[in-house]
Amino acid sequence: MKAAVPARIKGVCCPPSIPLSVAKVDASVDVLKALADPTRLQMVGALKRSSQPVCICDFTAAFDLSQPTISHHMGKLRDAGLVEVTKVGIWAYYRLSNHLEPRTRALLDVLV
Amino acid sequence: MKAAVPARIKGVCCPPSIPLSVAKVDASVDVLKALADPTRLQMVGALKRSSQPVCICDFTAAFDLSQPTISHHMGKLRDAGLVEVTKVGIWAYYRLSNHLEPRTRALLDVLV
DNA sequence: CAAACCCATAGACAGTTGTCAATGGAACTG
DNA sequence: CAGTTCCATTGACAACTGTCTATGGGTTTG
Repeated sequence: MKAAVPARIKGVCCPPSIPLSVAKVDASVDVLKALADPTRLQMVGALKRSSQPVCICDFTAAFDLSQPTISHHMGKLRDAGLVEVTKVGIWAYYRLSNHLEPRTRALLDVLV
Repeated sequence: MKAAVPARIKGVCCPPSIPLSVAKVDASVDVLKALADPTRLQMVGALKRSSQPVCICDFTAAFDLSQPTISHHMGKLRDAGLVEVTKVGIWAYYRLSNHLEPRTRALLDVLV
């Protein structure tokens, strides 16, 4: 049994009746944009599964992309607040942010 | 207490050690791309909260966008398999797909 | 200090995306 | 049948995105 479609009157289409919550949506969209790329989603998945911070050189080796492209993607994840970096000598170690909002963490639990 | 960064040997950076699961990631990315837009995320949220299918004319009225743009966004949600349409006379009623994968449904539960 | 190594930034460029105006098509109405 | 209404498609265009090469900066090593 399916919900019936509402009745409509022609020419009275339509009073604005859909509630919009712009701020919350915009925040979610920023995270979604950061994750909506195969490389970046793989990166986040690897970081989530890893018990230790991961050297970015491991990503450079794992993906068939140039080093600047890898750096670019990681920068997007940084800008979105999803990952944090620790520099040790010449190396840069990335991890999932320790300050993820619960909703974001729940999102990652579903995705990766 | 934080996990220490792994030891590194210079010049041995780095053997490919990150497991990649391309197919699953690509499927997720398609859904994420569809949701990573404020208008479309609002649309999905409205459909999820509505007990009845929603006439697309309601979206045209709710957003400050042209009718073709609204139709374009809804088309993207259709292509991603997130929504389904029922035509009644001159009207088009949209609803969340009845065939969402559990992961996708969980995603929407977190997001909207 | 000079060279080697890792990473980030800048610049360029093709491909994609969001938007609109214009058009077309299907269904209803007088 | 002719006009109206709603929706989808098309074409155009600016803005954004993913990728690369080239470069620069910081750290370690010889």
